[in-house]
Amino acid sequence: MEENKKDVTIYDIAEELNISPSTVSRALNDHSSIGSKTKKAVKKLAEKWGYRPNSFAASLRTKRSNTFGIIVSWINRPFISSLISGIENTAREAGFHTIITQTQDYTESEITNVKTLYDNRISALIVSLAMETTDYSHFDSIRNSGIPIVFVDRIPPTLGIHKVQINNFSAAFEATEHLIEQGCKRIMYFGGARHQSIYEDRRLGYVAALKKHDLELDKSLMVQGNTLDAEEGYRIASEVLSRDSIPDGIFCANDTAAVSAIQCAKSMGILIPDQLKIIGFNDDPICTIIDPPLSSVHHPAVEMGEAAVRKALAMLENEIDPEAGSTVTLDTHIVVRKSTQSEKTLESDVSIADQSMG
Amino acid sequence: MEENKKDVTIYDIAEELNISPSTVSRALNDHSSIGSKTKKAVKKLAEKWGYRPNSFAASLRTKRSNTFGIIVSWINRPFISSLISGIENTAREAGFHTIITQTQDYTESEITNVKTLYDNRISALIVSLAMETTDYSHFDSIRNSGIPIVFVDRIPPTLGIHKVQINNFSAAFEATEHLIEQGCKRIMYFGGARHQSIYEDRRLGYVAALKKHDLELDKSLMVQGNTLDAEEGYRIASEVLSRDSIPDGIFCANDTAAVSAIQCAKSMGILIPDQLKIIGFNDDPICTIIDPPLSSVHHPAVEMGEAAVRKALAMLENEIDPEAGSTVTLDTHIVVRKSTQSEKTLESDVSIADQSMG
DNA sequence: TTGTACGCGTTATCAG
DNA sequence: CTGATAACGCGTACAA
Repeated sequence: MEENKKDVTIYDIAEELNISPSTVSRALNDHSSIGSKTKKAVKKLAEKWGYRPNSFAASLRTKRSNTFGIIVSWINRPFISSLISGIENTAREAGFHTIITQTQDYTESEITNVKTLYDNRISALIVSLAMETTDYSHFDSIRNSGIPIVFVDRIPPTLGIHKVQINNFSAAFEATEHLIEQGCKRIMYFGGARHQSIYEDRRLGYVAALKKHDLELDKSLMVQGNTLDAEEGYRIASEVLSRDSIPDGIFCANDTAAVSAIQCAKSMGILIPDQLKIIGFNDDPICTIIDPPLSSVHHPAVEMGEAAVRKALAMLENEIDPEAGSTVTLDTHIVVRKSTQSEKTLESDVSIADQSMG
Repeated sequence: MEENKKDVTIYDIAEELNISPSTVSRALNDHSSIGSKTKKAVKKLAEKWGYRPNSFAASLRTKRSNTFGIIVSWINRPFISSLISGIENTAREAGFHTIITQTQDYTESEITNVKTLYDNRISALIVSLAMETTDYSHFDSIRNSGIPIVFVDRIPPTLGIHKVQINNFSAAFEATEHLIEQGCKRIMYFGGARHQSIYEDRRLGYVAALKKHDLELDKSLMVQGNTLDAEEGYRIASEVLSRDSIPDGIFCANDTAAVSAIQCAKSMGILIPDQLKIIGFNDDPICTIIDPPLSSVHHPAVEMGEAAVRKALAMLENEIDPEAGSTVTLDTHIVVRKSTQSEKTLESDVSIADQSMG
């Protein structure tokens, strides 16, 4: 029962070595003006006694926590978990901790999470918005206190913010154009809530591609989901594919819905890609699992996390004007698989997704 | 540029209301011995001035951080991300933050993560071991300082620890027996590193099931992978399925490898489930995506995270003797899908996995 | 190169 | 019910 072993402090070390606590503090922090012998002695004893700095005392003093706060909708989604993985790795290498919170897509949770993260005096905040969120004033307290905020993926449409994103418009344009090039004439857009700019941008990219190729814009083929989960994907696909006249191509705003659409079409005897071509968004691991393999827009999740951290670090070092707003836009590309290949085209993608283990 | 707006403290409030800081502190914490009028006045002003407590000062004083530390291998794996999601939700409801770190399966990272989490004086630590880890002494510092540790899923084989687990032996036994009941005679075990007890237990469950049913134990059919990722799964499956005499059933220690085995078998023209039946482990979302759908052992990830937090909370409140060791074992069950159904059996599972969106 | 002295914002103890 | 005071452990201006 060694529970009450008190923590070793710099005072203990100072006393033992007959030097002052400040010298110990400086020695431990490799301050330039400390003799190498004392430095060595201090570090040796610290090591021996298992000294570990008290980060609260340090943070209280310096007002810096060296901690990043993260707010996301759900941790257990492929895109989000990879994003977080990228954030955590990059943050750790830079000497920062990562506090994680999820909103479950409720704005209310987002608001309380902002508050509790503020209480923890996080060094910076990285946010991907809750699906519900349309007002952004709950981030003001953070901004006003000079804490950098970086928005990722699901970002506010506001100006003057710092964000890491992809070009959703052009990605969607490219995906839709790909369907057109494969011979599709009646293309459905299966998207998410329009108040989230990423989905609206994808819709606009879709519309633009149709326009460029002089295809009719059929409003009945533009469908918005709320959650874009598997259940909803299946339900909506099944409604659309039961109509008298069905589309010959579908551009889905995520892979989950796209996979459900494939499953639904298969169950109805609709041949993919012959009768119906489908392309998704995100390039989740499931793309290579479904049969036929799903074409998709590759979304660089890990890299977006890294970029967000780098931007936050730059803001902390005043390399970026926090008031100005800045944008990092990462490249996407479409990954063509069988689900969109017309008869004449050859198979191109045979990669096996790296994925879960347990 | 309001960056330098100083945080409001209890002193500011005290001064304004002509009361003492301690009264403010008590009022804010709903201390029983404070008049309701002063309480109300304090809270009102705190609200008005946007007072937010400084958690460092409080933690420094109380030596409690109200923070859980998490150490896992990789955040972006289906099982792990769901585990974390369960932890974060439960912890947040109990008023705790969650600091997350990943080891990328390196013991060395595990060691440094333990140290930095200790520096942050976490209230409790929840760990799922790195694949590599076989020595556990780096957790001693945490234990010795009385911080509760709860191991989840990948746990040390040591006695006297607190852990949340499933019964890997019986789950594997059940899965293997299921294959036998479906008529399999030559069953392959495709497992992970044996020094990780979860994999060793699964192997032993497999062996026991064969034994019970008087099936020969063919050592050439017991294969251990290192990473159990998709690439390795495919490679090993392809080696085994190229032999003169191939198995008629495979029990995989995870779904990723199982899916790769299905893909490999299909590419070789081996019919599933007619010629080869496959069952996985975890019940990841991909199980319902692959064709044929993959039977698997359902692994309650979210619930394990919740249980781990509850156990940690109980230890913090001294409801559990930290020195004693305790175990929560959650139930698993096999989910039968097409990949293991002999001709006569009917399809049973048609659920659609709830999954990613973006 | 090292030591002294103070303050960061809270909470706990003790006294009233 | 409320106030004064000390202490938590560290970093840093200032002095030596």
